[in-house]
Amino acid sequence: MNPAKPTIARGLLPELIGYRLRRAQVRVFNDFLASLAPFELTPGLFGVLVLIDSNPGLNQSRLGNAMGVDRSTVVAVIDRLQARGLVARKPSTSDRRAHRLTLTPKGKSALEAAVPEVRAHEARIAEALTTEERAALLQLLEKLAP
Amino acid sequence: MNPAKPTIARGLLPELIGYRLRRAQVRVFNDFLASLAPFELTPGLFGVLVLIDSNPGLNQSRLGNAMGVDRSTVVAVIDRLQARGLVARKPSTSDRRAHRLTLTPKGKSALEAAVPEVRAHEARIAEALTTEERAALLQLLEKLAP
DNA sequence: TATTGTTATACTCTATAACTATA
DNA sequence: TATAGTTATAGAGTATAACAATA
Repeated sequence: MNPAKPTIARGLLPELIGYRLRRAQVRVFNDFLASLAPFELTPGLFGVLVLIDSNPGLNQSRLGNAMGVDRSTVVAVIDRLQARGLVARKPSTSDRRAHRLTLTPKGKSALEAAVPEVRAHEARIAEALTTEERAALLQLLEKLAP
Repeated sequence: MNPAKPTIARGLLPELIGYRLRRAQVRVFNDFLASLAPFELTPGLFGVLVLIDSNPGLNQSRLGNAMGVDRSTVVAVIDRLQARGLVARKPSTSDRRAHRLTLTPKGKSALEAAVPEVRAHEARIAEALTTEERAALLQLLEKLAP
């Protein structure tokens, strides 16, 4: 038997979508971090690599817009990825204020190596769900945030 | 017609549960923050008030455990709520190291006033879903993080 | 005038390590 | 020895305001 481990009452929290979303997200993010630790990639950094790979040459403002963060926030993120040799800032010929973001060959390799790990992580997360449930969850989440 | 607003490709991101969770959570949190702005309550602070209200006299370590954060993180949270007069640290008679956390009358009032706003926020979020979909979503999220 | 990138600055949330007072 | 609370500190992640260069 458990030695009187006291359970905590959570009031109305478990009925709230936001509370459930946060708990699920923390769980999923922690699994992601553990899975991708060898690549030193957080969900955010991985997302940036995917976005640059899928939109080569995009500028920092557009990237920030896609990520939902201010362009000043993008600066430090790209600084770090550039320092790690994963991303390059190239001059734009059409707009000399802007930088064209691209993955370096090293960045491309890192992304290609990380993707299978991300898929394995996704499979691990989805273990708690049937195929149908997983599809339903994605669809419901998309209704909340298209 | 739209003046050539360029859409961004998101690669494999939309297939990932974590990506969808994060987008939904940002959306829900922002709505919460806007709804509860008059009370100056974030989702986290609201959660703390609910947990203390539902478990009067619990100590900081147990609260941190319930929130999934370190006990050192709890200190500043309670400091602020105490400074605002919403939470009190009372001495425990059974363990002189520990503080018994309780809501002050003002904290109780604030919580009681905030709950209807939270329910309104929840209803607004759930507008995108049918009753059945909302129930299904909560159930699926609970499978990911019990 | 408006936009792109940048810097300086600040605030929140979080953790680790070390300390104290108790247990 | 172990636990409760605290402090000092550090690191993400985020934003706002102001600036230079360019559009």
